[in-house]
Amino acid sequence: MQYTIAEENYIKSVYHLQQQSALVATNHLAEALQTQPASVTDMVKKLTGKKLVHYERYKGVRLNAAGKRLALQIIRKHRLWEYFLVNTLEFGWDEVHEVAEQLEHVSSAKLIEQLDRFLGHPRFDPHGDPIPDKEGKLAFRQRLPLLDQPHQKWLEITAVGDESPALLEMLGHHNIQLGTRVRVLRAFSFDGSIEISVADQKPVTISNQLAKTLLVKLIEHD
Amino acid sequence: MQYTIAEENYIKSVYHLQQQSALVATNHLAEALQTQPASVTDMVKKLTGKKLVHYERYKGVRLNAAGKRLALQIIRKHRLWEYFLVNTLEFGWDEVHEVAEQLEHVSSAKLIEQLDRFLGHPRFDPHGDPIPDKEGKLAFRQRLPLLDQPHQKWLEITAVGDESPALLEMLGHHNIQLGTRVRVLRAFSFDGSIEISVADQKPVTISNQLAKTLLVKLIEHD
DNA sequence: AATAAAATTTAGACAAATCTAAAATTTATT
DNA sequence: AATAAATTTTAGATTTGTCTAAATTTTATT
Ligand SMILES: [Mn+2]
Ligand SMILES: [Mn+2]
Ligand SMILES: [Mn+2]
Ligand SMILES: [Mn+2]
Repeated sequence: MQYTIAEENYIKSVYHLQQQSALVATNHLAEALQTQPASVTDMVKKLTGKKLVHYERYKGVRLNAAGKRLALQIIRKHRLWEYFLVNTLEFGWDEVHEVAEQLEHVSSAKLIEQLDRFLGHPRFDPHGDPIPDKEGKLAFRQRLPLLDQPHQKWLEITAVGDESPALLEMLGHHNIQLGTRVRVLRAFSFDGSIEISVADQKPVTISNQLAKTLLVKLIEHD
Repeated sequence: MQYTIAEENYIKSVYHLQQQSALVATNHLAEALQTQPASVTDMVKKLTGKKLVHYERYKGVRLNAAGKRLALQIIRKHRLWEYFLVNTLEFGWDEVHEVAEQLEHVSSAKLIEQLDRFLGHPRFDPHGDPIPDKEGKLAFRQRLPLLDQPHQKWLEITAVGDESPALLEMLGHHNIQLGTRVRVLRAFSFDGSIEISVADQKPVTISNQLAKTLLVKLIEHD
């Protein structure tokens, strides 16, 4: 079967909201999809009819196995396209989401398999989010807030918590990218800012807000 | 303004049908778009309201300047994507049209400019059709039916008249591609077939039907 | 020129996806 | 437990793009 763009967007939203709470509320979906709760109720009924979600009136909705499979397929397309836009077409990672929102609905199995091959089977998108493989499997990587990491240990930036041009500008200023290695040197109680060293450059102080937005993994040793 | 997929498809169809006859008939549009004449009338009225076409009841429709500009933008996207699919993602040219029909509706000026740059500003798509440039300009190249070309002169295959897997198979068999050089040696009145030499290989006989489908240009001299 | 055939338009309906306003149900508060 | 507040659903309407059937107009044929 083929699904409409609206249906695909609903399924994707349910998937993302499910990460927070197992049952997704009508109002949360409406908020995420920028639509009215009444519209959500209608569509959720349709998706129930199409056997993609489990739904109980007044309680909430969640994906069933088929829905989850579909969601991961769409997310796979979205993130592969984002990777393509950044790595092949030289977009900034603050510019790709909107375009990927359109490209993710293009339907061609061969297209996505050949794109994946051309890109070299990337496992993470430009924001550090995992790209589901053909079977829907997600690679795991730590994504811990830089803010509350132990001092002196080497860390690697694995993901960013938002995708704004403002954050990209900030990271450019500090010479930080995904994959960059940093160490927390100390924390300031006054404003919650922290001092870090980026790669081998001289230490810089970053705001609490920035430190919360950057996600890292602990590096084995070094 | 932004146009719907349906609107874009109508505009593109009017453009293509206009190449045959300046005024496009409702039934021709319906046939091309695989829809009913009544639906065409409705949409044509809408496009008139949006100032993309000129329309007179019972007479026919034609693009105005804005409509022509839009049509060429969509065709540019379609053909650039076809080029990408064949040259970057290793599709066969018999597999790309359907996917390009979807991709042509993705709306992002930066996407198409960066794609064009990545591909090296190609001027012809995998079927030999010209790719409009950013301003809508089409490169010219002769596309004469191989069938009625003078004998002994060197010719280059510039385009194919259809996009079927069957034709692609046939061309593979004869080792012919776009850009291949051929010479007509003689014609057979019995079935209208012709004998040609392909590049420097030994002569082969091709059917009248195939000779009509291959389009060529005369090569300056050699 | 009258009539028949073909092409086109109009009228009225329908499915998809959305909306607003009102009703129903659940959850929180007194 | 009763009442108020919040959430969710239902009812009815709207827009887009489509359809069928009937009416209109144009074109072709006698
Ligand atoms: Mn995204
Ligand atoms: Mn992403
Ligand atoms: Mn095509
Ligand atoms: Mn083409």
